[in-house]
Amino acid sequence: MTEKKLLHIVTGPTASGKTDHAIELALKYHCPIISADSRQVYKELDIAVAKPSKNQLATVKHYFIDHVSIHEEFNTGLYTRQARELINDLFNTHQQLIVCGGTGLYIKSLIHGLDALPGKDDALRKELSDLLESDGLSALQNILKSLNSEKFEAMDHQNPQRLIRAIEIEKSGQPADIKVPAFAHEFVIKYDVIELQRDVLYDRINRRVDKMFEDGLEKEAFDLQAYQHLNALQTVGYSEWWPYFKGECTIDVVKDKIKQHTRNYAKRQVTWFKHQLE
RNA sequence: GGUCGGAUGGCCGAGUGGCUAGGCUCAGCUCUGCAAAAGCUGCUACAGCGGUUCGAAUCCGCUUCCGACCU
Repeated sequence: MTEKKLLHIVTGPTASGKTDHAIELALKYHCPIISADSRQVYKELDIAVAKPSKNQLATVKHYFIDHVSIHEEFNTGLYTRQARELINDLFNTHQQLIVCGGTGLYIKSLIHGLDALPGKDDALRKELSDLLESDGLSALQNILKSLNSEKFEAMDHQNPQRLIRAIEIEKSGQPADIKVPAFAHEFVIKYDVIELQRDVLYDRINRRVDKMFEDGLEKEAFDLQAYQHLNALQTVGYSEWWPYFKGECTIDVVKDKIKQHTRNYAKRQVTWFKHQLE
């Protein structure tokens, strides 16, 4: 009898040791790793996003690492579609696959799919964020209220980003975006969520940031500052440098902020995994 | 020894008689195409003691600590 195919999902907060754990598993099962990390996909980002080392990447085949340029569009929808196609393909030749990463939404939508909603509309987003700038949140709230008051009431209408997306969906009137492909094989999902005590995790984060500084994070950030407006650079480990490069703060402040923001991020991840997975 | 300042929650910081300043940290949380993003909620403190007052972080006195200046 043939064994059931197995999809391992290795996740957990940043700096919890996902990468090493996934590689261990991959070597054991002789299978590749499918990354689920919204920042490690970018070729130009390296130290700050704690990519697997060159050595690790040479040892085990990784997908979705160095996958696109920071100048290209990438988001949950694209990830979901591409990752499902990839998994469908890889399961033809593998019994086991490993998904590894800390981007909760990527994992959730990979497993549960996304409704066939319209994709993003850059022109509309620009228009709406300009409106937000000039007229404030209530302007966006009023637009959505007039388009779909039920939806407005149901959602978190204090959140400009979600308000914009909701209006985008209502306004587009376009046929829904390409549907997410279905899984082609039957498989069992095994969640492997790494949990660490808060103080242990925070200590690991602090030490990892120190290591990033030793490894040349300043230069990496310096070389990327021209692209600070890009979504890919809205990332802990980069944005903290911009004031420093303008002479507005000391490097110690940069380091402390990166540590702090990484801790905040890890905390949000923990909340997500606790409530959104399974 | 003397004079004058200051002492506010984990940190910063406003407030000069009367309803919870605010910011940050921290904690809890939300989550279907920006997710390392965006947003929500919580944390009632005024150095100590005594006094004035219906009522004091705010006024008065003493004590302690810190700072500046004078001898």
